Amino acid sequence: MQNLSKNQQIIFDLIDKSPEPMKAYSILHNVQKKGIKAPLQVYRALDKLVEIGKIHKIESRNAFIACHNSSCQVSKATAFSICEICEKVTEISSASLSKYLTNFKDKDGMKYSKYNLEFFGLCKKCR
Amino acid sequence: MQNLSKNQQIIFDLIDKSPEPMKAYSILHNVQKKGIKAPLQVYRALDKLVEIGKIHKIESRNAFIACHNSSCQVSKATAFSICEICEKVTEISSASLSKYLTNFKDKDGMKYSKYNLEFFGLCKKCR
DNA sequence: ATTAAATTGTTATAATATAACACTATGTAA
DNA sequence: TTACATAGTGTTATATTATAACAATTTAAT
Ligand SMILES: [Zn+2]
Ligand SMILES: [Zn+2]
Ligand SMILES: [Zn+2]
Ligand SMILES: [Zn+2]
Repeated sequence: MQNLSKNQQIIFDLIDKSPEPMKAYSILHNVQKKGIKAPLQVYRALDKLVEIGKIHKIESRNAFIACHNSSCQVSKATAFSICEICEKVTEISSASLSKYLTNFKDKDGMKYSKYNLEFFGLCKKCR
Repeated sequence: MQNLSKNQQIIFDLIDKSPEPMKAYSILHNVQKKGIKAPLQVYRALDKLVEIGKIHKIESRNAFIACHNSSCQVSKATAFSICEICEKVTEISSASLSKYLTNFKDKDGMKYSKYNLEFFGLCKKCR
């Protein structure tokens, strides 16, 4: 696994330190002092970081979180829990869940190369 | 289940007839001849239709499809297969899958009120 | 040194979605 | 039937999310 480029490292560090998912333009505001001035610079770094599994996109929120599954071997098999009140997002790492979904075949016998699952509910604090 | 309003009905009929997911502004273009002129009119109808389970949003595509699970009792438990080449989207209705996910509990024993699952791969035609 | 691939910088623009306000229709209850 | 609440509509403006197009630079192998 090669090193990250300058922009990729700056943006990954920011997301990695964030306790919550970050949105692209929030990232932009936070890295402008480091010389990253344009949305495209952010989106390019995000695209790459997603591709190599260092971060994941929370599709329902248009936001990004760092992967904490030991630098995700499973960026093609992602599952998250999302609190609908405080918006806390946690990556789920359940062997049985990923096994079930990775092996899932639909009625036509189609097997999939990738999945993304988002669970919604209330977190401990919000219950 | 109450009837749909005028705009809701127009927009639902359009999505329901479409063989593929429709995007909001594509919907807008298609209903302008029927007097729906502004994005907000479309988004409001979409919001309501999603809420009552007549349509679903495909989050990874920002697009909408009609529910064909006999007017989805399961709008809070959705699963789709998405072809990464032709972008065909099919709603998966698998009793075992929905049972597994509805009963899924994470490490903290948290149970969820809702989920959305998107599988990616190649459809029959595209393999 | 040469070259290909990846990354960066920049300006402009496209695509997706919501805020705010005024008005109209519909259903329910005094 | 009047009063009231709720849902839906129409409209303008604006916010948010994301990509196109082009030129330059860096990186890592030959
Ligand atoms: Zn991960
Ligand atoms: Zn919470
Ligand atoms: Zn459905
Ligand atoms: Zn296909």
